[in-house]
Amino acid sequence: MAVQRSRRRIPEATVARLPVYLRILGEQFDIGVGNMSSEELAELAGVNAAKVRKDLSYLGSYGTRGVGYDVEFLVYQIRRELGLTHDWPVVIVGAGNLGQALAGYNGFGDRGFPVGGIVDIDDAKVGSVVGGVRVRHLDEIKQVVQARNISIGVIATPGAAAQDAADSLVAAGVTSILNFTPTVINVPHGISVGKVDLAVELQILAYHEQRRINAAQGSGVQSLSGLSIPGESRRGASA
Amino acid sequence: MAVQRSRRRIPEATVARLPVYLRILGEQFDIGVGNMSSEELAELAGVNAAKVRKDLSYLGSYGTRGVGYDVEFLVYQIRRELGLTHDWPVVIVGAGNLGQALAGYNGFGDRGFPVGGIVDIDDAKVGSVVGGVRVRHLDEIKQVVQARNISIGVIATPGAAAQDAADSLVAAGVTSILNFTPTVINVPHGISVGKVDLAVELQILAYHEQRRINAAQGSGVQSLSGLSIPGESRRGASA
DNA sequence: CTGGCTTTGTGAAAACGTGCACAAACGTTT
DNA sequence: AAACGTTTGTGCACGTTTTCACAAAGCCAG
Repeated sequence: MAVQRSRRRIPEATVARLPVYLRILGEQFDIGVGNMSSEELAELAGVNAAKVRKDLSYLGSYGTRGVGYDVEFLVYQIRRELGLTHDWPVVIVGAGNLGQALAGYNGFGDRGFPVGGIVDIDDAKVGSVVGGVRVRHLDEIKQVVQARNISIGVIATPGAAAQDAADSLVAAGVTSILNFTPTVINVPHGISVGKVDLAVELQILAYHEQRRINAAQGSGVQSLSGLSIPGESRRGASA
Repeated sequence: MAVQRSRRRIPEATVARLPVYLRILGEQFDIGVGNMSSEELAELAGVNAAKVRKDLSYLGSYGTRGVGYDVEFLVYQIRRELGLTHDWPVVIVGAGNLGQALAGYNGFGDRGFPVGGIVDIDDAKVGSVVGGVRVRHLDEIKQVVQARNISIGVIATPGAAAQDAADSLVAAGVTSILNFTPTVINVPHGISVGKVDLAVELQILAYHEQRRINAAQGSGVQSLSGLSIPGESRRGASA
């Protein structure tokens, strides 16, 4: 059978979980596990088994009833669907504290997102090497992006510079942006944006702490249960 | 009327957006804006105005019809609801690459989450100072947590150590955990967990890139539009 | 104090995501 | 080749979130 191309659209919530399954499957494969049931995968992913099955069903009918899923095959299918059959080099804008940390963080390159370039607007930083990559000036971003055919940009500037960074990235030809600043950026239609705001995550936890306190001293029933869930980061990507 | 205590439960999706509104309102206040409509706030937050109004309505009826919301008052109300009227010191587990970056990242302390302690299991790192805080041994985590009455822990270890870190945090008395590793952790009922996985965010963007490619070469209609939205990080927190 | 303009707060509808429950499908055993 | 135990794939009901749409409420002008 031919490779079915675009296939049906996968719900955003599912897309956010596929990387989790992928990671677990990869680990299991490495330790010699050849086959897994939705139940086992769900256990390791911390989700419901029915959800696992429904998520995987968007990829196709790749399981075997009474048996489970072939780990290696499933890894391949998820990688293919997520577009992880090849590397996606990224360009980081901002070589400050955060930018340096991201560049030096191996978790990026290890998972298929090597740092293809770092740019900064500060001449004092240009020329220095972080994470094995030489920092270049923001003005050269277009060359950096085009030289390595980069389509993903990461914004690690101070919040005030985020919009400028986004504009530069878009002008350079990047079509997906991961924004680490707390600032909301505007981009043209057709550009995907993901956002990670460390403070927001903490503020959400603070809310739960506060509720615990309120419930503890309040009269009532404390039916609030704080069972953890794998919060996925409320992604905002396209639509 | 007395301060209404626990108030009605606020939907998780709303809780994830309140910090965004809070930040915008704070910025506007700083530049002298005293009043804002839901429309203006929505514009800056990158969301729908009706959503802003519904979100804010969970706090109470603090707007004035025909006028809008008093910025300063709203800032106060959101802070109160989120439990941000006082600082929440955090303890970081793991003084490696990521842990050091987090400790040195001012965005934490600036927004009410000062680093109250850093611990690591590696004796070579214990004693060094990162972000102005001396690294202590993991074995001392309980003292660190209790000395500053810390209730939020951050896991910045390698993935393989994440579960141990979580267990240590819980044993030390922490009730909320922000997990930066890709590993899914298990915690007792009643503990809130948030998760930030940088690679997952990138993988989601890769999926959108891949779809763009598929759509471009595929026959069909490319109705897929990648309009960005301020993805708030799926936040992932408990319930 | 009336009329007109603006903007909130919220019911109700629509869209989306989750979880149950079970038929269909598969391997194995007898 | 039939009976049995297991596990997938999915229809359906339920809960949550988003969006629409509009009455109620406020301000201002005359």
